[in-house]
Amino acid sequence: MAQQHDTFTIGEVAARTGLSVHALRYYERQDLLVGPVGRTSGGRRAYTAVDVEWLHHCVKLRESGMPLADLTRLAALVRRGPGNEGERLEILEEHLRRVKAQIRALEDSRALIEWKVDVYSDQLRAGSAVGLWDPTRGDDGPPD
Amino acid sequence: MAQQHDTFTIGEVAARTGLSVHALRYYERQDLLVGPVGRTSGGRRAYTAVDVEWLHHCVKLRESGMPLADLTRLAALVRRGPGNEGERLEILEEHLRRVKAQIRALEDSRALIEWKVDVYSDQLRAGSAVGLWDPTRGDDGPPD
DNA sequence: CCTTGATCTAGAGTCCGCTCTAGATCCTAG
DNA sequence: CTAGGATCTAGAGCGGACTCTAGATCAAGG
Repeated sequence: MAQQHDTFTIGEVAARTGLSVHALRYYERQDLLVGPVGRTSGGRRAYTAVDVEWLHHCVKLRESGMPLADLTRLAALVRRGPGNEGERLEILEEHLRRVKAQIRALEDSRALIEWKVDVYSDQLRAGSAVGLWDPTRGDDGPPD
Repeated sequence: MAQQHDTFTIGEVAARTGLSVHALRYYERQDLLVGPVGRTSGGRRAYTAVDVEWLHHCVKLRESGMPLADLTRLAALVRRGPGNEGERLEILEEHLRRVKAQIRALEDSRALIEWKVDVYSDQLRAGSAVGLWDPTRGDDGPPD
């Protein structure tokens, strides 16, 4: 029942990473694995724990919006081995800047939406039928 | 020089909203304006200040990841006039939940990336050639 | 009047990130 | 041995959000 799990089938990796088997094969075609995936005698993919771990990183970075192309570049650097940490760092730092900017943008939006939601709620509570965003009346933005 | 600006050309609106003129026409086709855009005698679009303001809202909501389809729904509700604030509220609140979740996810990612960046920097500073994500050695994640 | 640039419409094309299909092969339980 | 499910490859298809093209029209300056 419990295997050694020195390797994993594509289905197991899918279950562990949340990626679909289709996506896993696609990622491989896009060269974003750090090395060629092993194969069983029968030709099936046999992922190692390292592969799975790398894929977990990929998932995390994708979740924060890193494009596959960047992941591919990063994988290429890792594949080439030590000595290019500076380049890897650049990719990560640039991505970090984007993530921070995205967080700021989202927080701005959150403020706007919360304000809108508040106004709608107040209007509903007051039984007022005069909505915001009434194109015939105009509308004030939040006091920022 | 300075016009009345009771209306705006599509180019002016593009400049003001950051959307391309193509995108503006596309948005119109997707029915996400709160009313039909006026036209000049010559057939050109003449946006009102209200249109522009609505488009600003759209941009904000898009920036926070609201799909065009939701914007279209919202526009339809606004177009129908007062009386459906509850439905508008639902759309906004659902979006707000997504935005909050997205902020949380991004902050998690930020922590991970910052940690990675730190480790790379340390390694570079130390002159160490042994990189993280060395597929031949395995790699520990951050202590979460 | 004429040129130049902005705008018009309809529809095709692009990019991203998958997702799905078809037809073949492999593996495991009964 | 057989049936069923998981996997394989190559390649087509898709949804979202634009972006671009072609060919025509409109508008303002010289």
